Amino acid sequence: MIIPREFYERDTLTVARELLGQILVRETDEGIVRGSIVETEGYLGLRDDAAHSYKGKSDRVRVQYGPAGAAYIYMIYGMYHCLNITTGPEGVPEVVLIRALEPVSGIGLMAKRRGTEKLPQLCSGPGKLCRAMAVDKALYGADLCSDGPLRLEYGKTPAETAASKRIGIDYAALCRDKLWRFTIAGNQYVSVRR
DNA sequence: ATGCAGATCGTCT
DNA sequence: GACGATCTGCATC
Repeated sequence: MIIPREFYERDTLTVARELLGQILVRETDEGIVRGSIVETEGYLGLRDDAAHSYKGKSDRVRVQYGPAGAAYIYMIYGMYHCLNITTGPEGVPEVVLIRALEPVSGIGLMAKRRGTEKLPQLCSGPGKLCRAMAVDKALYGADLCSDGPLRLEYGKTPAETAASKRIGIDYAALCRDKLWRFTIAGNQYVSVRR
């Protein structure tokens, strides 16, 4: 069952936490792959100096100003992509970064795309999971609430979740210590354990 | 287990 | 012109 847009129209940190356990589905000519979300981070736009939209509108972040439940995808370090989901009301540029998945199905295809058979390494990082799921800028702005090539379905509610500091944003003097990263407690597929 | 260099290019100053 | 919401391989402890 596809998660409706109203789910994403709420407070960004609530959405970030409640995305844990939900299922990301990617369908291409090669087949269908699924992963359960085990790690997310909230990026709170104008009130978050780590957010791409901290300084307002630009071409890169334009989809963040549209409706919730859309894919905000960007390229990082010239070779990886990162997948985010837009949240909140229209006009509020906030997102949730998907940082890690637990592979659920289509594992053979993920392994082929990633060039490794090692299950814990297939989707344990934002760049890795985009590669495993063939997510790139062609999906920029895609609606995750409809029955398309990239969508989100209800999964299983995790027993216990945890909040921690976000990864790789030490440059953000104001918000680097905020506990805006969420994980499924004890899960083996998160990107960084602490 | 920890650390560092290199890859590689879109975005912003 | 500089740098990044990353990942990998290789070196060292």
